[in-house]
Amino acid sequence: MENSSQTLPPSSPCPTTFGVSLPFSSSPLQTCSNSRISLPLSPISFPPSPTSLSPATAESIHSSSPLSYYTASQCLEGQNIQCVSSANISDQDDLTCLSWLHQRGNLLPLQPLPKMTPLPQLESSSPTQPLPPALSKPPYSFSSLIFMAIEDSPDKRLPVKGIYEWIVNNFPYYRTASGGWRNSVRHNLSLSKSFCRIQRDKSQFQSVGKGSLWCVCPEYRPALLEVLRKTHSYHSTNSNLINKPAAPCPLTPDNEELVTMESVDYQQEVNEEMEKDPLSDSGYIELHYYQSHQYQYLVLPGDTELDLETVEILQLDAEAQEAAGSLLDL
DNA sequence: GGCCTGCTAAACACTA
DNA sequence: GTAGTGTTTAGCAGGC
Repeated sequence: MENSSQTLPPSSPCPTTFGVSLPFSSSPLQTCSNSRISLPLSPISFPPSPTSLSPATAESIHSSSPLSYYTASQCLEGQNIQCVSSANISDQDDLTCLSWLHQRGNLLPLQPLPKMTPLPQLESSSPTQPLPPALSKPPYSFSSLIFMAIEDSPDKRLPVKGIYEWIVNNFPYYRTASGGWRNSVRHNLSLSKSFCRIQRDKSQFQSVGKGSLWCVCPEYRPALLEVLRKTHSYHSTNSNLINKPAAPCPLTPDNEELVTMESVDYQQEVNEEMEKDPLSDSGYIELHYYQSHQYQYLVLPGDTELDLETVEILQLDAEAQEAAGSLLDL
């Protein structure tokens, strides 16, 4: 039988060298009719790698389902950025530390992120919000899981063990699942043409550990992204949260800042960065990942009007959609 | 019903 | 020898 995995010579660099804009390169430009912004679709969102977070935050994230990582879009147009959170946050830096995305650098073109301060008065809000089934089986195929794991690694390559760990860390379901899924992971790696094997470089630290490193074959990356995007979109759409009663709106009617998150200083940083970053005014959006075991965070420009369709186009996650939808009632 | 895809289980060989 | 890794085969389920 054909061995679909591709083994690269040890000295070869991993072919998974992705351009910064790759995730969006094949995505159609979506125009937000009501919000004066044009945003290319971001196909996917990953939960942050716990390994890039502090132990406390990582543990907190571990306790939640990846589906509880809500994505918010931020339209950086020099407007007031509003942030609302109701989580009990002890380490706001960790909570809002999204540098894991920056560090990866090639999944999403990101800009500096604001430091945010939680809203203590909302700490006990939304008690009726259903929590994502943390221990339910993730909707993602093993190929997608492997893809996410590899993409979330700094070097875009992981040993099998690293893939295991990423999955376990990000999908609590697999913490308690029987070991058969590991076999499935290995089976998938071997069988799928999407992944290629790299011999460890004996001269480097990579030589530590068993087995090879695995990376995503560039030619199959768009397909993996598309599958992931469809899965993500499907489950977000089918979450039926849009039709749910609107959650308490995180924004005041007059769009005053409920939370000051060092907004002035940060805004200056953002603006400065936008001047530097050629992508900043090209319609790229930021995806923010927030620890949100129970509560969501929505970052929106103060006067942005988003209808549900637009929100859906922006692929805000379900909870963010819910919060954004509530803006329509203002 | 056939095909494809994905999941699961199992067996086996290889290797650290 | 053991455990982890990689490959292969087979069966099953679900969608199209």
